[in-house]
Amino acid sequence: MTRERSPLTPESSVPTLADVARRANVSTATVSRCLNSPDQVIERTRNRVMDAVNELGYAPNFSARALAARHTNTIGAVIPTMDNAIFARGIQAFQEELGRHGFTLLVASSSYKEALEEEQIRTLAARGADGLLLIGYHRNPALHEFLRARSVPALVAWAYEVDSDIPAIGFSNRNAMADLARLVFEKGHRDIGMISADTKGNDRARDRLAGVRLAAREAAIDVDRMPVIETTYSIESGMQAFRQIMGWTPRPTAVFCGNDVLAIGALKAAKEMGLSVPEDVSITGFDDIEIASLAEPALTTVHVPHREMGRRAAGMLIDMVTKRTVPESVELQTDIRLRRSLGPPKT
Amino acid sequence: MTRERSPLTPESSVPTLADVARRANVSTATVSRCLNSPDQVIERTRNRVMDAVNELGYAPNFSARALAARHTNTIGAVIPTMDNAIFARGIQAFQEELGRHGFTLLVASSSYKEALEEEQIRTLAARGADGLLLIGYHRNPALHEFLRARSVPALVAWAYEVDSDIPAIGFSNRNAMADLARLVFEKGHRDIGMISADTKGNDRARDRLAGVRLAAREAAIDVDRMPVIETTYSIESGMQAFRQIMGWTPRPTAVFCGNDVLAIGALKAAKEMGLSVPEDVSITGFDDIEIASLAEPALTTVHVPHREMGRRAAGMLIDMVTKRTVPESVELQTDIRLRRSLGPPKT
DNA sequence: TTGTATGCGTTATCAA
DNA sequence: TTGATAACGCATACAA
Repeated sequence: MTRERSPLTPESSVPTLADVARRANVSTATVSRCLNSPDQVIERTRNRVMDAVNELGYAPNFSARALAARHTNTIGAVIPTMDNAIFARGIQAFQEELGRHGFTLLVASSSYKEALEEEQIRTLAARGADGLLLIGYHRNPALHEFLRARSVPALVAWAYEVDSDIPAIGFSNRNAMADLARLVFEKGHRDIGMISADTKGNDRARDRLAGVRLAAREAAIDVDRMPVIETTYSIESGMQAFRQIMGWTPRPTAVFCGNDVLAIGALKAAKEMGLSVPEDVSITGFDDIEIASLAEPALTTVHVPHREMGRRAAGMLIDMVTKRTVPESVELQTDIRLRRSLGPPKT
Repeated sequence: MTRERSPLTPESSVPTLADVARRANVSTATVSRCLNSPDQVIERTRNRVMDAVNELGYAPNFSARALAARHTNTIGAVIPTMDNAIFARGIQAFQEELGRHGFTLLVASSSYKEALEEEQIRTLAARGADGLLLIGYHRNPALHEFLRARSVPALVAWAYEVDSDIPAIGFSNRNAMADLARLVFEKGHRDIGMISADTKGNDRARDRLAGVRLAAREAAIDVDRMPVIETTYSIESGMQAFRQIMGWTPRPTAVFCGNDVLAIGALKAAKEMGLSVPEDVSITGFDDIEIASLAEPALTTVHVPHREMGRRAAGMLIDMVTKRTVPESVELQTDIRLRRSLGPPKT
């Protein structure tokens, strides 16, 4: 049930620049200057204005300001989901750094849907974002055209390709996964499987799979027979996929997971199936989220510096919007965290 | 290193309503209507306008629209941090529901800093948020005054107090924790300790502590001698606090943690100290994040329906801004998940 | 150092 | 059903 808004609360109208100006006996221009470039106005009048501002509880109207100034000091970010520690963590660092430089962050999440991402990008541009942080390269090229036409710079994060002409900060998902896979093959595994996120529309997932295949070819393993199950990122789906993949013939002795969440699911399923890890089967993840080192057994995975990526992305983007330059892409280093979940296969 | 923006990319100016109007041979008013209330314009002209829109790649300028329309279809949320699964999850659900109703979400995080939260609230209001989602009750009352003056409705989440006059959706942190504590005392524990988040400026933390004290008094346990360590929400600080609290005399046989993250830290520290849980010491958490059931031993904790809270909060807030009503607060039910980490004390 | 005047891109009121 | 036109609240070029 709801009750009517009390009529005792009149919509006392919100003070505007003009109100402040009137009260301080100056022009609106002067008030504006006090707020935006205080050093351009003499102290005496500035104090008078500031007093008026406080007495009235004035706060500038953002829309009006954006409309007039043609910039917003706002950076937009479109991420697949907030409900994943890696993005949450990276974006938190991203925002902290932006805040330090007087920028505000607008986040939108696309739920891993390409169409939604496109819409969010257009929305953020329309809202006057001065710059955009995007995850991965995969999207309609027309979008980058769109952004270029409106001259809103965009930075790609969580991915890195040497030969791309759009600036990025990230790492090579392919190489990182290949490194991990090489280690697995060195342990002696020949029968492997992979649980991946949907590879259509997710270039990071695709690259990680490619990394496994690359290393497999190097180890002269028949890649075509490798079972690959694509599913969504959740513990539950990781469990299902693992049960399914362990039914394959020959049964894998090592299972690569596209990220730690899936790997945790796999670990859990293994436990339920009475399989011990790594004795019966090795399991690896990707991301090194907190839970990876706490799992039982602890998870072998690829460590990604999410917070550093977020922080540095902010710096790059701020440069892009303030200096109107386009930075060199930066490749971050990942490294492998070898933990108990990976061991040699049973002989 | 950076290189200059290519001069080959002229700042092709962004199309406006007027451009569309000109191309479609109608007035700007008609174009505006086509976009906002299409049924008010006859099909023939509407098609003409829409064609022009597409050909030009027109996208409305949000700031201008907000300035003229005096609302934004935007809801703001200020949360303590994104880097905590419970908020990330709740906010994700919140956003999904908002999206379903054509609203956009603006998130800001305050890093658990009261001053920053205040600033963020003012910022979101200035940006024209039609409504605000806030976490917990604790804040400068002037802020609610400020919001009322600008008539932007606010909803409190993750907390619930019967006698408050500001609408909320959440649960009683105090009662939930008291329920858990009663269970612990029923098991026979008399020597207890608590690891809490900072209780100043965080009413949820304060209420959880109060819950433990309440149940302790009921069980005739001397509350004043109970060791309470306040720290930040992280696994690392949970570990430190646990080591410290286990040095207390008498040594606790059960340790309450203010949330699951701290509890995971405590679990980890216990393992390092060679203490087995729950034989040597019982540990409890709060929130029931995913990791709680996966920990070894699995964590006894209070389950909170974060996603449901987020989803319903969105519905309430949309009602508040569209119908201008203030809803009854809703109290969500929490329940205890009894898992291995809690057992009877050694006798 | 300050003020005047204009424009930013929409929406909405009122007439036609 | 459509068109003129006046707000909306602020920033800024230019003048004083």
